Amino acid sequence: MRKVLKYLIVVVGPTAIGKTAFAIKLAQHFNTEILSADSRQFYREMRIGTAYPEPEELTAAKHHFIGNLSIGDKYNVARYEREALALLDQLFKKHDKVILTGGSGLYVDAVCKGIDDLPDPDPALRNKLKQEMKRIGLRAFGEKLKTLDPEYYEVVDLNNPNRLLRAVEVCIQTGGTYTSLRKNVSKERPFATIKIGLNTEREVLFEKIAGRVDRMMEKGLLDEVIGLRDYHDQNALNTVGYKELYAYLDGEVSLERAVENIKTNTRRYAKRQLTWFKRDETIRWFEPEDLDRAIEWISSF
RNA sequence: GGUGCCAUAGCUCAGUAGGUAGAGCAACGGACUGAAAAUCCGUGUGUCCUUGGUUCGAUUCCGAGUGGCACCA
Repeated sequence: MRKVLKYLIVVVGPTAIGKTAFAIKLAQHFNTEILSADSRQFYREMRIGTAYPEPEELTAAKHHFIGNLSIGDKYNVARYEREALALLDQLFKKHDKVILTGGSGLYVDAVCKGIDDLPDPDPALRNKLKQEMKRIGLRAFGEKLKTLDPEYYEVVDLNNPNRLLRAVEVCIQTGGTYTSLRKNVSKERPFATIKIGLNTEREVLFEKIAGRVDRMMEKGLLDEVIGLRDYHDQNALNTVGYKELYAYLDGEVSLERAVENIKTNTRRYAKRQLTWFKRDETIRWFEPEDLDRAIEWISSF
């Protein structure tokens, strides 16, 4: 008896390119559901600034991992990987194809390839290490890593505080080395992936970004940020569109300047996304208007 | 209309006592394993407005033109 193949259709691309609308049309065409892989649309309080799908869009196709968290919730990629795989297991009972879309490359990869088995951070330890790094400085903290995991010390970006901190943290938590846990091998999945990248000319993308930021302001992004003022120091709010308006609310820049900064930082974010996705050679790229061609390609599997 | 000042990177500007030039921002390229819309690394991309002259050599000095700004009419 022939096993029915299950496909995860992955739609990625830079912010503002039109992934949401594209994915919804695909979902309607294949009569299936959508998993979001957007690390900020998880938070239900952040709607305008994350370009959260509109109510009509959410009813046009069933979405998962949209607004499933509240701002104070602790979350991480590993949890997302587990939850997404569990959900896919369920969805593939009803559907041969399911759609995964979002701009968070790390989260997409976690679902498609998996990530290594590392311990979740211990908040108390992380806090302690943060303070230690602040006290002794980045360089000395790097030396600390050298004694714990000399192999990783050789390859890590010593200027990157997040990387150093995480590596030291894992070494202390496990009593071993970070290197020994970094297998970096793709895990087996019970489904095949079809990856679609959406992109267009840089100039057009930048126009889309500027237009979308203006629309966010018209829709009341400033009020949304004011409403979230008490959560300023939450990680979820360390996000383009929010941090720049906090700077305005703190009197550091004019509103006009803050909006310009949102546009600039969104462009940079889009560039980082493209850098991430470009190295994945299994992605086939389309213009956001090429829905029909994409469907044709998907159907050829 | 007259006088003065200015014209150099996408933008704002510095500079070269004559030997084809450099800052900030923007941009571009890259890394990425429980913070990832985060965090970090790298890279000047140039008819020095045009055109004559002086000079071995002009972005630089001189003349003219064009454009912009200011003041005076």
